[in-house]
Amino acid sequence: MGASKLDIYSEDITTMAAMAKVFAHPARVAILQYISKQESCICNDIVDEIGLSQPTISQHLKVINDAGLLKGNFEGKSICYCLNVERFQEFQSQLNSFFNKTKSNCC
Amino acid sequence: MGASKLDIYSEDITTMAAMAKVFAHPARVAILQYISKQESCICNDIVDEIGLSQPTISQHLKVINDAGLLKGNFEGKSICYCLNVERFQEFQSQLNSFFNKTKSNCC
DNA sequence: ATTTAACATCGTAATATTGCAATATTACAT
DNA sequence: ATGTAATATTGCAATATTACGATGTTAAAT
Repeated sequence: MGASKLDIYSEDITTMAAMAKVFAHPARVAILQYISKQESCICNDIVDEIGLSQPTISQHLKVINDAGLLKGNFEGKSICYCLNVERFQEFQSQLNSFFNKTKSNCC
Repeated sequence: MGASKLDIYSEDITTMAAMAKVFAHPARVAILQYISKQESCICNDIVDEIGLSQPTISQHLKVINDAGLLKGNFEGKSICYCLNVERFQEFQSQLNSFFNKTKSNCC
């Protein structure tokens, strides 16, 4: 065996884990922080900022984007990424809800 | 290559990613939820509750414990785990601090 | 002292993730 | 139409994670 058994958990648990996974790599945390500091940005800027190759950054951006945390113009040469603050806020709320529920039920 | 480049990030970024990693697997989320519902608990209870083998649960518990999220008696036969609420709270605060800082710097 | 129950550790197989070079795609400029 | 700059995709190698069977360890019970 090896891979995660995904079918044995409730949906909110799976969602929680999926959300956490986005932040579970330092490159993605760094990318999010960097994006948030810019008016908008381009992948190549991030490549210069963080010490990873363009394909690697692109891959991490895909993970972040698939989680719904980016918005902007995704076509063509000069792409304009921006943090999807609403979605980001949603993440924060759900994480807090998990934390609050868990600790309040505790001994 | 393949593994994460860990030496190129600032400490707070690495810390953030490490914290998120604990919650980035549904088994660990489920374990934390289960532990929080009990007055105290024993590993084998968790094995019955979640559909994973005893060694696998034990491994996940180690990850959670290494993050400082457990407290209790860890010796011998009947181990009594409990959620370390203070540390858990600390996680929540740091996550919120990251979220608040990031979204407030955003366009 | 032996047995037993509860958990940890080891070894190993399967899968996932990370990273980059090479290549493809895209839109704009010429 | 061609060239170019910016990003995406592909393919692959290295490492990490996940999972479990087998075995070890520990403390309490007999």
